[in-house]
Amino acid sequence: MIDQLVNIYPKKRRHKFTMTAKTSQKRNGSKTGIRRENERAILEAAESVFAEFGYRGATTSLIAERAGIPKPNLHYYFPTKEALYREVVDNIFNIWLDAADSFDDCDDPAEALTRYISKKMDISRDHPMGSKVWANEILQKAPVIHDYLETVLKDWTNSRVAIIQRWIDEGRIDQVNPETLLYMIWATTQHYADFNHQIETLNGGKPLSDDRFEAAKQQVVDIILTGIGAGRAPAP
Amino acid sequence: MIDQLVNIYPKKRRHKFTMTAKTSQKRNGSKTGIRRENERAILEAAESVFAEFGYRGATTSLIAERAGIPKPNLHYYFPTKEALYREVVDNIFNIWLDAADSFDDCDDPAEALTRYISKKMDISRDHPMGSKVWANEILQKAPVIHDYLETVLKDWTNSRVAIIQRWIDEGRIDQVNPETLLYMIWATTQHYADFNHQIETLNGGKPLSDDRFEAAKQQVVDIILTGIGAGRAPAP
DNA sequence: GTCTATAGAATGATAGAC
DNA sequence: GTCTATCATTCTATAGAC
Repeated sequence: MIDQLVNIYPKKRRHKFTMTAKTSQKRNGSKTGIRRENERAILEAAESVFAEFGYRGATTSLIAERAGIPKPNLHYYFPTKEALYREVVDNIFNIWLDAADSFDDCDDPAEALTRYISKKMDISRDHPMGSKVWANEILQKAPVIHDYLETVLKDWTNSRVAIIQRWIDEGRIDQVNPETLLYMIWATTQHYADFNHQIETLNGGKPLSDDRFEAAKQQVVDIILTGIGAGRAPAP
Repeated sequence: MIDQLVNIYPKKRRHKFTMTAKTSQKRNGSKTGIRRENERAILEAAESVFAEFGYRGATTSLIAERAGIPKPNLHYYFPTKEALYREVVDNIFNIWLDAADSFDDCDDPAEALTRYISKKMDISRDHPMGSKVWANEILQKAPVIHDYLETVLKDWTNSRVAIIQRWIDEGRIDQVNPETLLYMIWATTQHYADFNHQIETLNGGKPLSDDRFEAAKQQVVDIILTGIGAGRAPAP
């Protein structure tokens, strides 16, 4: 997905080789079962550690420990901490971009927004670590994905702003600032991933049940749709 | 505010003395101008560094550099990185708790929520670093403030949930889950602090103007109040 | 109160035997 | 492919001269 990422953390010492998504992809065909399983375990552990501590706070020792392998083996599969981080970020991008498509499946504002909000809530449920890595990146002023924000995210946002503006012009929803609406959707849906520790604590130390989560999803949809005068989505 | 904070990061080496908010307070009367100014500069620098990198990712060197003092001087004023972090977190607690009061100034749901949302938006504008330190704490599963979430925040939340539930029972707002409404308010308002780098990037690399920010504040109030059937707040 | 110099621990990464 | 041993760097914190 991202062949070229910006150079970050120039103060660190440089390395001879940096694995990119492309070179990793190229080797997919010849991966042994051991390699595939170890890479999967490392990426999963890395996602959780980077989500919790950000790039700088994460340590390769902790990632290796959570992956259940000795630290040198981690460097065998991913030559540098930075290369590993880029792979993790890359994986998250793909998930988020896929979700974005649900915005375009339908031209009815109520139905399109219902699908998009629901999909974003599902991602917060299924991939909370990815959302947290993204949050950490933004808190750190996006050293890795900054140009990505300026290109892919900006283009995606502009095109959806245009869609929302058209709905307004056609009188199908109230006059709202499209960006403000998008930020509200992003903030509210991602809150269920990024702040899930706070939500769990307020919920008596336990995660929201499936029923409670589904109810929250429906409430978020209802409040936002009602709030912008789009009413409820028609039954499918 | 917080005299006793939980023990964190037990793996790190221990220190002979940990400054608490109380001991620091006790010395207020005899502070020289130099001490006061240096402590202020250090705390401001620390807030921005902890906001950006979290506790583990932050370095005392960077804090000292941003404060414009040599690193050993930082340790002269704050004996450990952890003590400094606790002071920063303590400062933020006070701001957030003050804001919470605006919820109780009025019994009319539209007016109370308008005041609370507006106040929270103002805090995101005026103290974005504090909000980011909080966000980092939650992402890291709140190693410092965990018991605070379970006591102060839980009590505050419960009492406001009761207020919202009463409004529902009296038919003054729609049937909504009170927690879901609160999370939506927190998420949306804090988004303007925690994700301001993303918002700025999408805004052409510049911060939102005062006018745009005020408009966003009004929109957030309008969408949420309309969304829960509270209508607009009566003119003051 | 200030700051040079540095101790002691942890970190990212590598060498090289198996 | 795996892992013990270890290096070079960076970190928190302190000693001690001024």
